[in-house]
Amino acid sequence: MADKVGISRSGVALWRQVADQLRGAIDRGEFPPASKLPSEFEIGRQFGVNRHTARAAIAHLASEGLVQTRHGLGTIVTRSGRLSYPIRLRTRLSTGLSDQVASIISRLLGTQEREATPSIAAELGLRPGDSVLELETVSIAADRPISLATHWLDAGRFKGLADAFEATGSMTAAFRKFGIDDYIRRETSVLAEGAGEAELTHLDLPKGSIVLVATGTNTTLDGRVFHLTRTRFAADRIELRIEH
Amino acid sequence: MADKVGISRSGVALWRQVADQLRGAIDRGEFPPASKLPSEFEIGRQFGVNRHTARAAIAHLASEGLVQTRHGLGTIVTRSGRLSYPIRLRTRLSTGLSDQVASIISRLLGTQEREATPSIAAELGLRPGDSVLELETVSIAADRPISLATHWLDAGRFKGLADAFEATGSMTAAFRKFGIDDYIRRETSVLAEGAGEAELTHLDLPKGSIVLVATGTNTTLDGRVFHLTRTRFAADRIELRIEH
DNA sequence: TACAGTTGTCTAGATAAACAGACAAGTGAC
DNA sequence: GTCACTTGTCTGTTTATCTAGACAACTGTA
Repeated sequence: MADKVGISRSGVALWRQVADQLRGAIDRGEFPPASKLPSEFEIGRQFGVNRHTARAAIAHLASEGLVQTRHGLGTIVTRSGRLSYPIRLRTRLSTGLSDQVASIISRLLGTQEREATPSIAAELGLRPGDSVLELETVSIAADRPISLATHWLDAGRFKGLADAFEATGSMTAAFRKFGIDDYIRRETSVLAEGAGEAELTHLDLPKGSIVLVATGTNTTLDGRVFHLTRTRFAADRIELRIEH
Repeated sequence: MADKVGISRSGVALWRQVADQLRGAIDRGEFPPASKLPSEFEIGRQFGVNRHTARAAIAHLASEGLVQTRHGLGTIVTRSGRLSYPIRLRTRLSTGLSDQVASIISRLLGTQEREATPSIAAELGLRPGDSVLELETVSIAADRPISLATHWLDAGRFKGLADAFEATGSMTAAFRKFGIDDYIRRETSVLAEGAGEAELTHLDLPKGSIVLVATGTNTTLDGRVFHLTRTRFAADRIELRIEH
């Protein structure tokens, strides 16, 4: 064959499907922290796979730090899943997660000025061909990278924003240096997809991982859009909580 | 080996990773409808895989109806991606999608009464052990299933809701028969995970697919929670748009 | 100590995925 | 028609995944 992809050929290894299901179950609280997972044999039976396949799934969860296996004893759930990231009218990274995790830091990966694409120009209220500032940042919570974000802003207005961000480690703080003391999230789009090269690298993900992609539009209080952001979250480390 | 899962072993086939990346690119507008994809050879080169692997990825997208290959000509993008489902203070399925698709219908898959789990009882303001009504529904837009939802409500108050839903095909309409003319979405959580057995079946997905899981809390106008819902969307058919 | 139940490790074979190369066949431009 | 470029189809080979069975090693309990 070597060709032709039918519906039977899923393209996702069995052990990974089992691991993903187990992670979901742990996440939903079906296996709370400190509880025991069923035995390898039993998990294999439940999912209709060989014990060795179930074993590979468990090994994967162990490598994520979600469970711990103990020879002769069984597998114990060590922590339960995802951080919960609030998306609201005032969406701020550090304040949103500060009660769930000890440390959150953001780093600047790179910055450049480029000509605005038509869609970005339209959203930012610029003329096509105007210059936009593009920042690439990564956020790390409790020593694990959780999100990779691209930011777009009017290059003329926000000259030096990258330095301000690097100095403060916060977009909100950097905006303040440009006279924006408050801003509002007008809209956020969320989708899920397979991780690309950049996400694999900067979020330290294994190939084939899922990312949640949140595209946000921020406005000043007068309703003018000044900031577009496209944030990719490691799907197995976070959930988004929308508050109205 | 047959054991041990390292970072090199991703558990997701290469052709699927390529297909997912291409789908994302099409979705972001990098390949608009009617445009041509690069050749199989070129795609293989770009992703560092064999032409046959690239070919399998394209065949997969073709089976999804996203592209069409023509012998001697190339591969053409036939439609671009996802529906956009708005999540807002008043989140309603049919009104949210009606401008994007001709027909939306919802069907009842099943219903049962069961004892409330502690967490569901707490959210609905019931006593642990009280009886909750559980509905399972599927929604189909333009002949493709897009979401599978589980609903939880107070069984005492909403006796007969299943019939009302079946008669109207709408939760909003069914609620009206119970004196709820208006209701508000208080909170929504969004995460992404691998599809489980039920999702594969009812959303007609190939194994290993990704689902977006939105868990919502609806209240009456006086702020009392009366309805919990857990909706699973096929991630490659929809994005969620949060409006504040 | 004996035991049931668990994880750890090995061997072996079957199936699927991926790579590599070759050539046929369709298409549009010249 | 010729040409460059494309997809379609074939033959292999190599590597990864999954299954199967066996037995060792560890743990808590009787």
